Amino acid sequence: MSVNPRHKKIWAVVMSIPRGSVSTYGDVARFAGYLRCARMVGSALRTAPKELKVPWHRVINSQGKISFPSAGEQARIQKRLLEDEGIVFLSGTVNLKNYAWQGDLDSNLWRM
DNA sequence: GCACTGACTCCCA
DNA sequence: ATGGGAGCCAGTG
Repeated sequence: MSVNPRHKKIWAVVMSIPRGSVSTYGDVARFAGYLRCARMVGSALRTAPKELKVPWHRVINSQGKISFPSAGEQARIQKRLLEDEGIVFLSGTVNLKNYAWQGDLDSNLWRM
């Protein structure tokens, strides 16, 4: 059974998101080299094998919110996991200004 | 193999 | 601020 190389790439990008940071579907797609393929990221995460331990919870939508029905269990779990990493939710929203992952470029610089 | 859906996003009225 | 439509492509029936 062959796994789409695109999905592999996406998993790799997501796995490189450091603990305590988050990224958006659109950004992950862009970092992976698939501009405008946000939906593919969701698809890739959905089919990601657990063995890889992909930190899917660090991926949220461009509005800084969780892309699951707020009443759902998934949303609750994701929020919990993020808060465990020190991410703060303000009225159900994450401040991307503070937590958005900046990509490969030296995160130590801007983090000063 | 076609048609529809979806863990999305951008753009414009 | 808000809603509709297009773009992307993999999974599912």
